Amino acid sequence: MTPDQCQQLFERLAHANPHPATELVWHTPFQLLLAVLLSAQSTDVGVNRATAPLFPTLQTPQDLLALGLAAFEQAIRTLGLYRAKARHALEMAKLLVERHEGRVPGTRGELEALPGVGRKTANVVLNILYGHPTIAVDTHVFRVANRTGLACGTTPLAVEQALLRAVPAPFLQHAHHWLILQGRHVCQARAPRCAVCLIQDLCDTGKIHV
DNA sequence: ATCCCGAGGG
DNA sequence: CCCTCTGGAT
Repeated sequence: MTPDQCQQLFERLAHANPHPATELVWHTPFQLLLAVLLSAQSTDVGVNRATAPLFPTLQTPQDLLALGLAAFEQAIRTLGLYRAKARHALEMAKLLVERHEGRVPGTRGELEALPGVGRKTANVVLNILYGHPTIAVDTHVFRVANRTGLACGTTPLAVEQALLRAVPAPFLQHAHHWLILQGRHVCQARAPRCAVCLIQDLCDTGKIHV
């Protein structure tokens, strides 16, 4: 995809949705971090359903430690990978209290040192809580970038680096959310809705297929 | 049978 | 590089 096509792609997505935001429901920084940790191999709808009854009384890592591992594991058991997530979440909360005064740190190194937090989760937190121009590459962003030809790569890190080079600076801050929403609602994995896609004429796959 | 806002360990 | 963890939706 040419730089001009890339520019057009984001102009259209930005025009259609000027203020894209996560569809995860959260109120405190810790809740965002926790919700992103829970989102692995799960839909955000499922995460919101699991966290809704919990979050009114679960606003800080101290609250999670007070709730305890067994109760938290039961509360999130409808999510994929729930046992590993519950264990990571409690270890993460403990570490936040011990090393970060119960607050969510704002550097990649500190975030990725937390149990259950890898590059993708750190990128989301840095973007949403701290306004960094990071692009978290999840399954949706990976698929949309490769399908359209916007940024191709065989690993999430390769796609992330290609995106950081391809996306024009004015769009970097929100590129992650525009691409993820496009992937979730239009450029779906099984049956992409090319007929209603705003960027089909710019897309390598859309030009050929359907 | 495949996919969902992945991470840790071997 | 690979494997495992995991249930719900489609």
